[in-house]
Amino acid sequence: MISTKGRYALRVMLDLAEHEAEGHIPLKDVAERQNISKKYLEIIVKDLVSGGMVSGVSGKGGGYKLCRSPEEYSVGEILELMEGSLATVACLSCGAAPCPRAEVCETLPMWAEYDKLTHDFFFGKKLSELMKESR
Amino acid sequence: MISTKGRYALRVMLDLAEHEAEGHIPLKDVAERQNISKKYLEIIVKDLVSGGMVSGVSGKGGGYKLCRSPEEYSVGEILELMEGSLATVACLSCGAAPCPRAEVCETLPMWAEYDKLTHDFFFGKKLSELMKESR
DNA sequence: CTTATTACCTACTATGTCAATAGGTAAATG
DNA sequence: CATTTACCTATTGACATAGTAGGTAATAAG
Repeated sequence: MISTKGRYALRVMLDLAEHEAEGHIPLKDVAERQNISKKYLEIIVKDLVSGGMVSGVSGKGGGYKLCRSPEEYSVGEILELMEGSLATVACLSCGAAPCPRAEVCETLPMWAEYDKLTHDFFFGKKLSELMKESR
Repeated sequence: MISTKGRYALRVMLDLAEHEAEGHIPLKDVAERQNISKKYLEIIVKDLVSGGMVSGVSGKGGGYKLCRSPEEYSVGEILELMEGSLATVACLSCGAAPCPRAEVCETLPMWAEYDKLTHDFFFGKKLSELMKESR
């Protein structure tokens, strides 16, 4: 299950992408347009900044801005940054302790197959493909 | 993220499938073979019984048994029974309140696409395909 | 008919995550 | 210097997860 963090982050990225021409966008504007609490978005955008997805400038006229152009972002990297990992079972997440049953587990190959499906789907999808203009 | 409930349920089903010929299988045996707490499995098997996946018989010589043959179960129906829903975002789960932004949401079509992918993957996969013999 | 074995039932609990909120400080601009 | 903005730390309530504990009811074998 994708949490609000991942979903909101994607919407923030899309919002910034669509207002790219306007330079730095205050979070207040994004929050209003997307109808999400600004306070909560602060947490999310903080992660986006530290993950190198967007850059922020303080003060009047400041705000946030994408670091690259929309077609250079995959949905997968955004979600993975926010969710920690897109892995659907603990046995496959990077940080997790390797399962001692891995060698004999009959279900593991299926989880791995699904994981690849998921990975390919989200990493193949570019931010630009979700934008209004491209629909 | 698939929880232990879903993953364990699948392993129980597989265990029962592989010992189909032996009639009713005591949960104790499954728990030992799978190395999962019997107490916890009780909760899981209870759901499998009420979901019509397996049937149980009390007393000596009793235990659990599949209701159908392994190729008649899809992984998807087992997971959905245990997890409630396989939907990856709240906006798409059955019970959830419909999102007021659905009409204008730029991300919803992607979630729907991914949901279909997930659904097709797990409902297309039969229990029999995961069994040792078929590998 | 007693005993062992098994399913089945209700309740409890510790831990963690999620989705926020609250109340600030620091930086930049006019 | 006032305003606008980002940025920071801490806290909270609600809920889900992953179990544990301690029973009762059913069934078969001896």
